[in-house]
Amino acid sequence: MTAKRVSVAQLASSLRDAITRFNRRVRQTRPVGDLTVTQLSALTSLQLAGALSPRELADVERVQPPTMTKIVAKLEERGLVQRTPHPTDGRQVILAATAEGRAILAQHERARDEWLAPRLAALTPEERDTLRRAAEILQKVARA
Amino acid sequence: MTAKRVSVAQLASSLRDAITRFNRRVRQTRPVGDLTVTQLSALTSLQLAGALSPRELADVERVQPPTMTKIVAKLEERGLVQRTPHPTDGRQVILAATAEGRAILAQHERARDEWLAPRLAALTPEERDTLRRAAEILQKVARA
DNA sequence: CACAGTAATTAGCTTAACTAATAAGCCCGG
DNA sequence: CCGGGCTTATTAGTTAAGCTAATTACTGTG
Repeated sequence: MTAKRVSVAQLASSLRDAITRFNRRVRQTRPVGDLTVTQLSALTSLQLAGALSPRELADVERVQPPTMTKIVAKLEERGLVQRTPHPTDGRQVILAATAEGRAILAQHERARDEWLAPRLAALTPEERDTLRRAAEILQKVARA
Repeated sequence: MTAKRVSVAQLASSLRDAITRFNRRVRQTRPVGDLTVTQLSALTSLQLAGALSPRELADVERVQPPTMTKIVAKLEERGLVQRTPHPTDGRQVILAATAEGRAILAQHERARDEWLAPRLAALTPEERDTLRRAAEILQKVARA
């Protein structure tokens, strides 16, 4: 398992292709419990942080504030997120997962990523380790 | 750099999160040369294969046939793809990149993935190797 | 206290995907 | 030899996800 030398341009191309197709495949699976991947990701980040303003959540999720407004609106409709005014700053809003939102997340934890998990389980431990490290690197690149 | 043991469920979750954010970041970049990421990917697959029917191309790209119809329509509008009838099967259509389409691809090869490449160049060789192997694994998983 | 900056939302647009339905053509079995 | 069932492609219509630009509301500072 030695490092094969590959140009950065080739890597960029094959990585982007792989991720595009992988992502399409994941999105093809019916959203579990009526939550889309986007909504689930936002709700998860929110619960991890405890509470965030829309702007902060948008930054974490790497979307623009108006996009987050829509995502939050849908989560609020379903009663999974609560919007409370900021105690001192009248412009801001504080977002937090409701009890129902946390229940949905817990439910997802049990049957996490139904499509993906069995496929990962079919890989070798080395392959899974590669993916684990790749996930960290991708987070870093996306953050940059 | 030993393998850290991580549950499949945790890996599924963090991998999906990383890829979701990474993908958003890539798509935020303005389409190079008027081709979106989706269109570029389809055109590349088409040239790699030489010629394909819409159905075959949809399978390669992991989208549904109607989605491919739209992607191809846009590529045809720009004169990058040609549609010819199948010699024996009147239902089918044969898609192929035009000379102009191949020229655009060659142009992209030179300045491939303008956003991504410099960021990959900033990584260590080991990190790039991890991503290279991860790309293969992701392709395999997406194909399964 | 006016005004410059920040937070959130609204409005309007684009891309990307889906499902369901339709049209057209192939092919096999009686 | 032809009628019904499958396959291919497209059309129609919807939804989600993202963007930018503009608007509203509020803060805080000179």
